[in-house]
Amino acid sequence: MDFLNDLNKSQLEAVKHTDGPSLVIAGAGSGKTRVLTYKIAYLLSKGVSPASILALTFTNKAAREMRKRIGELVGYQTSKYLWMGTFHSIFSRILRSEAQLIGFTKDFTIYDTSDSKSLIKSIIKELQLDDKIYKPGNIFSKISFAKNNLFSAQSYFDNPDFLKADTHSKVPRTREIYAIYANRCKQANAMDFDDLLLQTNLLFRNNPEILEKYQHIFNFVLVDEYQDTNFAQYLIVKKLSEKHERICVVGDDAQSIYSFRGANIDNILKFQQTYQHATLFKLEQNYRSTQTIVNAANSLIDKNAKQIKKTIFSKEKVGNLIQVSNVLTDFEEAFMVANSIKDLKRKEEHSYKDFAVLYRTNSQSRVMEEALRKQNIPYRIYGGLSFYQRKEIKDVIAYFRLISNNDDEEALKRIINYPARGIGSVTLEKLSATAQTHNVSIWTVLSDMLKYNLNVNAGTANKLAQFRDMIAVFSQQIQILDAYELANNIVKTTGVIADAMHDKSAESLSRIDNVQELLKAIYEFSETKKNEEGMDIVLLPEFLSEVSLLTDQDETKDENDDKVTLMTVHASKGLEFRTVYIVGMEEQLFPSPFAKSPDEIEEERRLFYVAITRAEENCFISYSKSRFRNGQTNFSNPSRFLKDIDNQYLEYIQNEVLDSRSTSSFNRWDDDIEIERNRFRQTPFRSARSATASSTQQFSRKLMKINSADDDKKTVDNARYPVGSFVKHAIFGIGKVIETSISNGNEKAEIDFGEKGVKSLLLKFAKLEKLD
DNA sequence: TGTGGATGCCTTTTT
DNA sequence: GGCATCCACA
Repeated sequence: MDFLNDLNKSQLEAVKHTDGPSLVIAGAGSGKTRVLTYKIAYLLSKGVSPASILALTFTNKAAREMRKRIGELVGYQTSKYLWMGTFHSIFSRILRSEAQLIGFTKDFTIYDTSDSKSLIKSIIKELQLDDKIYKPGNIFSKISFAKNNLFSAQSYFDNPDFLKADTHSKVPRTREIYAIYANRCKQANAMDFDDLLLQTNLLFRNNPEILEKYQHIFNFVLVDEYQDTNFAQYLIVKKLSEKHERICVVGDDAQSIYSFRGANIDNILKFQQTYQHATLFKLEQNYRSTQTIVNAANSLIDKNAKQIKKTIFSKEKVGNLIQVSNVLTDFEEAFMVANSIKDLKRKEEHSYKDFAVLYRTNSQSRVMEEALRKQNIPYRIYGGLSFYQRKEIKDVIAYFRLISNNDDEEALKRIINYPARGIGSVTLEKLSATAQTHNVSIWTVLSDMLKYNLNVNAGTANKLAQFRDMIAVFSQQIQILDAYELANNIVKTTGVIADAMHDKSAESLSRIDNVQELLKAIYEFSETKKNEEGMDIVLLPEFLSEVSLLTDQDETKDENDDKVTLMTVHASKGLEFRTVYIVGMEEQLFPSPFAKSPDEIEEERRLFYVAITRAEENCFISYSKSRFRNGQTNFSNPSRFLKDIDNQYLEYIQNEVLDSRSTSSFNRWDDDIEIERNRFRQTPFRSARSATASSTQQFSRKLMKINSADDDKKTVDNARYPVGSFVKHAIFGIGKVIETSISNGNEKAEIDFGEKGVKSLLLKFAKLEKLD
């Protein structure tokens, strides 16, 4: 067990404690994942069977990385038998194998958030309620909250407190919506994300012998990011480890930032009350950041009342002070960051991937993106639409879902008229109404339209029958045909991409690309399964069950991809960067105006703590006097949190040049060279070593308009307006195309309109005329 | 059944 | 400012 030498004293103690409950409080950068992986490796090397260890994480990525590291320590043949994964994936697996006990089949669909909301929306409509008052998103949150706290539809309905609260918020019929929603999910043989946890609890509660079976299988239970667990997760873990109490939870209360999703920080704060014999371990040495950064973060989090006291320290170098800059507009802020990145990259041998720009809200990325692009700095934005959220992908997957589970109502609604086959909303409403009156699924009505007296004309009935038969044929093949082969057939037969093939627009091309990409993913998935698990054939439902639990968060960062990272603070948790910029440190933004109660303010403070502790060497904070938001300029004050950081760790940078001039005379996106030149001179973030402005070299490159290095957005080869060609725009006049790209499936061009500036235009909107 | 103009609304989002 | 949604119309 040589590998234990890699650990420090407190890490080692935590790893070696294997009997009885333990709580490991792991400060930022203290080697939390290391303790978990080594603990599991330690158990395995002591002869514990991998199949008796349950390790729960919050992201697939975390699970994947941990399994990989354990594999490196003890061998892949052992690590592959670990029960390691997200709460949702592990318990969906268990629910599938016990499905008949709770009235589902093993091929149940998992509804994603948009499926859930769309179902709730139709229920609200059916009940003839006003969706301005009964907002689907709002009702969904209420249901989600209830499920996370283990209130089933029945117990919600019977609970006078909920009725009182809902009446107070003017939505007294929420309980009916919840009841109908639950019924419809069951009818559709579907579970939403929250159901996976709720149903697991119900399964264990109503079937003691099943609970016992899993208590027996899992001899050791480990949980990562315990501060982010909700009540449903807390109880599952508690029940499973009830007999032996060999439970180890790891987390950091100071990094609990997901209460809005039901996470309950009390789970970690009160762990020692729940498990009376729990041993507490604190990992207090931070290996990531400079002393200044660690001390600054400590002084900030110290202002929170709710926390487990700990003394995080660093033995790294003291490092630079945190620079706090004040600017006039969000635009200057973005430009300043871009300049600072260029500066540091040159002077401190940073790569682009050593930088991260963190913000409170996704909408702040736009202005940042613009500034980086103008400076030819490659970047990658995390968040936003993931691959699996794209329309064409959701459409194809809806076919897979419906074929795999004929009762999947949301899938059916999505594709019954896509591609268009003359089944309109009127017909769909009739179908839906008929299904509701007989309390059956829409598919059941389709299978016997006469019996259910479906009131449609012969032509429509014929179209419906055709659609039904097409799906039914595939459904028969699903247990026989290989996933990839079937998926290919489905895509071809249904004509999802056939119409896209006709026109050669960039949008349809990228749509076809994406569908091809999906097919490729299915192919790779089956090949991996065949190789690793020795399966002869991989069926489509297996792919489906995995894909519904995937998120964009799961794409791993490519180390060879040298780009600046742009993301929300939430998304940055667990990551680290040499230099971090925290932008928009203003009241009404950070803390979010939605945070009102003291508890919510504390969570925002923890969020700021997370942001600061991402930095290894340099941390830059900025706030702006004005910010362009929701179509208007808002003025704001510096965030109250700045005062929470001990002044000795901060360096306020005065920005006299900006203060002396009025921004009002400047066009926001004006590319005027004089303005650019001024901006270059005004880099308020001084480089860590010297305060000189950027080089003329960069400036001339800018003037030469070298294309953005952002190859994330693929250049369009057969663009309508090739790079270098001239076009005419109704407002901007004549311009030269300097770059074409595809962004979210839309063809985009950067066009230089001379004195009117460089504009980034979406070709489907901009009516351009090509000049030769 | 599909479209286009007017209207209304915006946080964060591990699954 | 930008997107989704809704209603009016072809």
